[in-house]
Order: sequence, then C-alpha cells, then structure tokens
Amino acid sequence: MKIGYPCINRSLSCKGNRTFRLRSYSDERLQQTIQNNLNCLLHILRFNLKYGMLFFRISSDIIPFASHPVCTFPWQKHFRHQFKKIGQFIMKNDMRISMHPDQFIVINTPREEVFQRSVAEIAYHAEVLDLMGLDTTAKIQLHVGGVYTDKSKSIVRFIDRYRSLDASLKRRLVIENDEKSYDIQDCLLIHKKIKIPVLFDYFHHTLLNNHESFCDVLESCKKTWAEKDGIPMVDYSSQKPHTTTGAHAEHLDKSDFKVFLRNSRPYDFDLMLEIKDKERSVIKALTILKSDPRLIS
DNA sequence: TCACGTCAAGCAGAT
DNA sequence: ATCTGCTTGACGTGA
Repeated sequence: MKIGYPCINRSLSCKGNRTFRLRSYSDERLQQTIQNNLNCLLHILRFNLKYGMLFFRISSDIIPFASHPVCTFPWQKHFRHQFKKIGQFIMKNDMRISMHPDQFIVINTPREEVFQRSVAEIAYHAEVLDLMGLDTTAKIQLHVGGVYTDKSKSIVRFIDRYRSLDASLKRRLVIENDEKSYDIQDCLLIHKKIKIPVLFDYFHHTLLNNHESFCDVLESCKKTWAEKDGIPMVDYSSQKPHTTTGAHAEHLDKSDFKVFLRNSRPYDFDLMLEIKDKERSVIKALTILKSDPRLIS
C-alpha cells in the first residue's frame, strides 16, 4: 500500500498548481507558469519521497489552459526534457501517480460541445503522463457524470462515448463512484460492458451505497483492475465534524482511519487521502500503519 | 500589504 | 431563477 494526497503540499511554499486568469494569457506567462509548476512538482515529489509518501495526484492546473483554444504554445515539445526527468524520478522511486480532471469534464453529457471539450481535457491529462513516460498504472480518474433525468440512458451514453475514445486515452481512464448519482454498483455495471477499472471512493460510498459489505465492494473493485492497470486505487476521506454536507475533514480522523484499515484487510491498494491538511494527514497515516502492524495487509 | 470579488468550463440539489 | 459545492484554492484589482 502506497499512501498519498492530492495536488497541493501545504508544508512547502513551492506550489505546482500556479495559474493565471484567461485574460492574462500570453505565451510568455504560460511558459513561466509551467516552468514554475514543473520545478515545484519535482520539489514536492522529493519531499514526498523523504517521508515515504509514494502516491501523488498531479494537479490539473500544471499546464494552465492546456486544452483551451487560447493555448497554442507547443508546451509538450518545449518542456519535454523536464517531463522526462520528472517521470524518471517517479519510476526510479516506484511512485504511483493519478490525475483527476475537474467537474467540467463530463463525457456522458448530451451536449456535443461539452463532450468535445472534455475529450480535449482528457487528452491533455494523458499527454502529461505520456510525456513523463509513465506506464498504464498512472491513471486519470473520472466520475460517470450527469443523470439528466434518465440514468440508464445516461449510462449507455457513457459507454458509447467511452468506446469512441482513442486507445491512448482509454488505457488511462478509470471511473470513481460519486456521492449523489452513480454508486459503486453503477460503476461495476459499466465495467462489465467496457472493462474500465473502478476506483473506490470510501467517503462517497458512505454517503451513497446499497448497504454492501465493505469487503465485497473491495473484492469487486479489485477484479476490475487488470495487470497492466496496477493494484487498485482507493480514495479515502471522512466527514468534516459538525457538518452534514459531505465536506471533507480538515484533519485525519485517526479512529475512523483505523477502522477503515482494519475492515479493508487483506486487500491491497494504493490510498489517496482526500483530507484538507494534505501531507500532514499522510504522515499521520504512515505512523499509524507502522505502529500497528496488524493493520498492514 | 491585504481584503475580497472573481475565476473557462457542468451538473445536481437546495434556496 | 439563482446559488452552492465539487479535489477548492488562488488570481489580481483596488484600497
């Protein structure tokens, strides 16, 4: 089990997700920002390695406006050596990488222009991972999307749209259960049709489920990850205390986390902690794992 | 230096 | 009809 956090490191001043406003766009500004973001990404990965955090989600902002028509600068070519260097660092240290395009990426949308923009954005994410030379265990995670008042039709649309994608994108994509529309059974159903791996989000599952046993869910999800996909990825968070909104906790809830670990035995997966204090929680989680060997599968 | 309105993009659910 | 949350944070203007 590798443990990690998404996108932002709160201990370092170096941020790998700097961006700017669209109206401030210039090729020069873009280059400066990308240069900063790539430098910081390597800093963050070095920091992570030092603490034994071997899983990381790269921010979608690493190349601002990458899929926007305004961006015509050939950043792929210009920064290719730096991408390669980062990729080599990742591979040399056996790190796991994911990316998570934001909420605007909806491949089951009925609107063709939204779909086209989504494909362009997914292609950009895949390009980043490809430029780093990472194998297909580096994943891009998506939600199934909208319901549009007819869930079964929307699932069919997801499947059809997915099938139409280029193989270079499909090999990176995984789907994740969400907290209000598509639960883990929906994801597993989609997997049956198109073999896309299913990323289990524990917190979303606590908010939307069919009272399945935790082990059954882990077993079912595990089977959706083929050899080439690597071991399953799992997202973990807990409820922010005193709220009922599904907001993510500020700090790792140690007792909830221990229950999670104990109940997830003997399954092995790479775990992303979606907790607001980011790497602090991962350090706590690693300490818990070390101090309680029976939690380790 | 700092407060705060706003930021490319979609959707669902609440108000 | 409008606002809020989502993996929310950060940009950038004006005081």
